[in-house]
Amino acid sequence: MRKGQHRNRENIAQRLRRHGITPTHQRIEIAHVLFTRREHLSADQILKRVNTRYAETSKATVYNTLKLFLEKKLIRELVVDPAKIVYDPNTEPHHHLYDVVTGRLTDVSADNIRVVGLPALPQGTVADGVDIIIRTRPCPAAKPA
Amino acid sequence: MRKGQHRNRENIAQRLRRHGITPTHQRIEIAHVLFTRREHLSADQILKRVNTRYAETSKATVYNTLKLFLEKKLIRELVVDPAKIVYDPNTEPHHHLYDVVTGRLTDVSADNIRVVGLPALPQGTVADGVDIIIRTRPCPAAKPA
DNA sequence: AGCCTGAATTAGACAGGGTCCAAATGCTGG
DNA sequence: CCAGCATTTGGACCCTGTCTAATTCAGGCT
Repeated sequence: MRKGQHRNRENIAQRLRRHGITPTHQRIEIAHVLFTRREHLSADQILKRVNTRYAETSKATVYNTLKLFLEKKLIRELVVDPAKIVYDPNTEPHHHLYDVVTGRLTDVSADNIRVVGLPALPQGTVADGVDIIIRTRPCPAAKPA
Repeated sequence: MRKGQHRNRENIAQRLRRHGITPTHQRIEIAHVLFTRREHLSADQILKRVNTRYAETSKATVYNTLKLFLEKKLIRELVVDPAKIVYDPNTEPHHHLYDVVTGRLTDVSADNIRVVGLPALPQGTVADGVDIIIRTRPCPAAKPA
């Protein structure tokens, strides 16, 4: 492990503390996986990556930790793939392109996007966020009637 | 089973035929569950409801049939709840309110809604649909810091 | 009506994601 | 060193959804 790695982990620890999370070995590893390559990952993928070097973190911990990060708003949860939840380390307002065939998920900045014409919300409820998912497929080469 | 019921089933059979689906007992029952009370139901709920009177339809058939209905565009699939897929008998263009706490799902007509500022899609892909999900929660009475 | 053939249905085994729990471990202040 | 709390862990468990091989059905044909 190089010098830069150490600094990196230290930064991550700071970040966790700032969000009110006690930084533990495992949590730092998981955060590291999430935040260095800022991809959309499933719990399962995270588990695998965390344990590539040594088997050091259990399934239960990964799930616990992801739920914790979620509560503390360090990450977002995306429910797009019917088979599994993916976690998004990008908490900036943004939306997603979802390729129905390949399953590929791409960010779309929300900067220039506005949704007009939304009706009023029902009494006693508040918006918690608006997710826009644009489902795409690889060209209509031979679309059935 | 009353007269009206028979007529109802006959209508459903017609509808299936119109979509190129051979109407069988089971399919008609499933369609009946979906289209009479036009709710958002999970495969599991559908299975239960179809079998309330007699146990007449197997799990496999429910899944097969839902997939078939989906292909033939009789229903839509919603991936919103982390735990399961729900099926939407409403195929008109519309979006959804999703109560994060209760799990309640409500339709929002797409009539007056427009999304402005979407970027161009990547080369070789076509939009397959845009899903907008507005996540709501029951008032911020006591929102944690 | 009776037959035939592909389509539809079925039970149950299976797979994978996710949860739960009780025990073990680790950490902190006294 | 101990008590007390938070965290981690393995493994059992649940639930949604898929698969398969065997059975039943639909409905066109004679």
